[in-house]
Amino acid sequence: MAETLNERSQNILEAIVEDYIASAEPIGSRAISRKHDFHLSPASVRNVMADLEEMGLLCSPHTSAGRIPTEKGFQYYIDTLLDVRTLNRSEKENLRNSYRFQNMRMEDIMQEVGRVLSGLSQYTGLVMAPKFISTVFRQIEFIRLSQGRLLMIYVSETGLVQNKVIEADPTLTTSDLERISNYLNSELNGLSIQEVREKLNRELQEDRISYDKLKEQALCLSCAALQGEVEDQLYVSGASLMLGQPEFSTPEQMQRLVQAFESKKLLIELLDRGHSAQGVQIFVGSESSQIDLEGCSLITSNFSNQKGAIGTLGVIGPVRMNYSQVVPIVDFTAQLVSRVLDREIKQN
Amino acid sequence: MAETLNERSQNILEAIVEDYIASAEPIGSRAISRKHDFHLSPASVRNVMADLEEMGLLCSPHTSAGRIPTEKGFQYYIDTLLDVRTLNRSEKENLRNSYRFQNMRMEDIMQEVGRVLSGLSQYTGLVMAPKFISTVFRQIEFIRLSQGRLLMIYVSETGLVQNKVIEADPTLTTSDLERISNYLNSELNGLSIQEVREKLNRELQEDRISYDKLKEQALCLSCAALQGEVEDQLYVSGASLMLGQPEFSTPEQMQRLVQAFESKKLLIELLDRGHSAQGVQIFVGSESSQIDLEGCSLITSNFSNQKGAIGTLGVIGPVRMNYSQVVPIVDFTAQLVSRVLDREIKQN
DNA sequence: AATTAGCACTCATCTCCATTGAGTGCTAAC
DNA sequence: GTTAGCACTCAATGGAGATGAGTGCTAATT
Repeated sequence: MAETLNERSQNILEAIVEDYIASAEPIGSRAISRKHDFHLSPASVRNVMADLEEMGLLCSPHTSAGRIPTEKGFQYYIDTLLDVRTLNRSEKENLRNSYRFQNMRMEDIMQEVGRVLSGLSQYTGLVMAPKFISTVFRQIEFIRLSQGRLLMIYVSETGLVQNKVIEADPTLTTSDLERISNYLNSELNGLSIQEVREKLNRELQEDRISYDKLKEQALCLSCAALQGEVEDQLYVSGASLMLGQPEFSTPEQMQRLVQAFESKKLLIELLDRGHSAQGVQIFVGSESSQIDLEGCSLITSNFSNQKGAIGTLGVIGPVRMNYSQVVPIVDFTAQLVSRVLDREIKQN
Repeated sequence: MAETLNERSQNILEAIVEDYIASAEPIGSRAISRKHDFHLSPASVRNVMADLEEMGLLCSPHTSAGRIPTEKGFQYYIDTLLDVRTLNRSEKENLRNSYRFQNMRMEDIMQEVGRVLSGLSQYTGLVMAPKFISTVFRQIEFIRLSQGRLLMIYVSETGLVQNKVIEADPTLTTSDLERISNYLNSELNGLSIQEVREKLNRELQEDRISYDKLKEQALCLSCAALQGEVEDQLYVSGASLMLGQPEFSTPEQMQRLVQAFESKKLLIELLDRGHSAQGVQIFVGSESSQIDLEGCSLITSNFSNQKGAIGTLGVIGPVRMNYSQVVPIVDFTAQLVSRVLDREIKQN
């Protein structure tokens, strides 16, 4: 990416990338010369193309086909040629109206966001709900299942509900549980899970000596409940749209893709990569380094409410995806979701 | 299906169906004559085949290919030729050991069941969690989100957690909510949702006159919370395995299938069809009457705990699926899950 | 009367081969 | 520096012929 191209080369590269995005077919010198008014003959265009190929930005599937951009070519296009226009007022209004968030549970919101992202982009929408660890404590409840097994229900500030089965002292009575949850609810309210864990660890160490039975039981339970890893929730929408893309048209590639989408682990890993960054991020092709997702690019953005709860949403498509169209959609949607999450916060 | 076949025809039909299940390719008279010792020449087999074709049980893709069973042929095979052997002790033990249910939430259990079903059958596993309407009330909690919006959390006897956002009188205080949920928890405990709804309706009518403020508020809230439709939860596992089946090997069919699996509505509808029946049910091909699932068969069984909560699990595969292998797996898994659900019930 | 051997026929599949045409690289002229 | 001209490459298309698995029918066999 070190090289800088002269303007003509840039123009031609841009033209090739954009034509290729539109057609999914190799682009020939003749087509470039005619459709764009660079006032250059096919032969001149060919010379430039040869240079671009030399640099690894283009390649040709075989001698007598046109050129297609390499992943490096796409990367260059994204880094230096892509102008990410922001949506105008009416486009924002339209996008806002695409979403129906009224009286929805967090899960429904995530699903709806995925649905709309994939619908608008015509690629596959991905939404990862705010990570448990990044949420702010609102409320916890314990419900007895069988002897010695409790169902813990945790609700975050934004209304994200997580539950978990934990083992516990079978002698705890229902009213014990109630007192414990009341205690925890007043003690932990408003703390981030990170802070909750620190507090728990601190108190556990201090309280080796304490004889406050209630507090001890509460600590014990909340440790089991809040310390372990919690699986991230991922919503995948419009996987079938990817199968419509010509680059994935062979049965083998289709199966590979569906498999990749099915084992959500891979996708979560991928989304996690952009989890600390701000704004829209683009991962091109092999960068994803996952064989199963070869040929795919990912456009993501994080969303979060004022208190932290950080989730990620985005669109996965072929490397040849329409970045200039999708980037603003992902960007604005992330802002929209962030605002919706804030709306959920209890107004006291 | 009215016709009865003589034994020889039955034997040959059975042989063709089973060979076809194994090979996915048209079966010729020569192959039948050689591999099975009916002591019949290919010519005789051909005569029988012609009869079976006449009856609509077989068909040939073209003149010079062998025969393949029609859906009617499969139906006949299932109705009269298939012997559903039950698993022996060690097979049951193996199956039992395939499942890991320790300390799992209901959602995890459902997912695990789907995973194992698809893994063992090499087709796609489907699990529909117990329907909200069929569950037994255990506990309800209300958590304030923003002004006037509450998060209702409902837990059934088996530990199934459902939540829902409802609108409510914004003047309700947190302690009001606590009193209301305590009231409901003591009043409704152990009733099926069906019964809960009846009770609510009854009391709503009676209490036009009542001046018990708490009770009135409780009724009002629980109506909003428990009356509406609740979406069924469906878990689909191993969709990519279906794409490996030769009958779905063209890109168009793959896309169609993935689409069908994605819109879970269709599958839920399908599973609902067997929702009242007992034991294993088999739906063959076009019977499913859904264009999107053309060429698919479905093997399902319901599971339920002693108090009712009814869910459905099963396997969807090509019409040419291995019924004799999959039916006992589905059957025994349903029994297993039923027992696990009972285990969850609070032991008082 | 049921069974089967024999045979002509059908038709998907494969391979070979020629044709086509889009696109290239190179060279020489502008 | 640009471009016209030209030979060359190679995927894609389509037709011809060979192959072979499988059939239906008929006549001979048991």
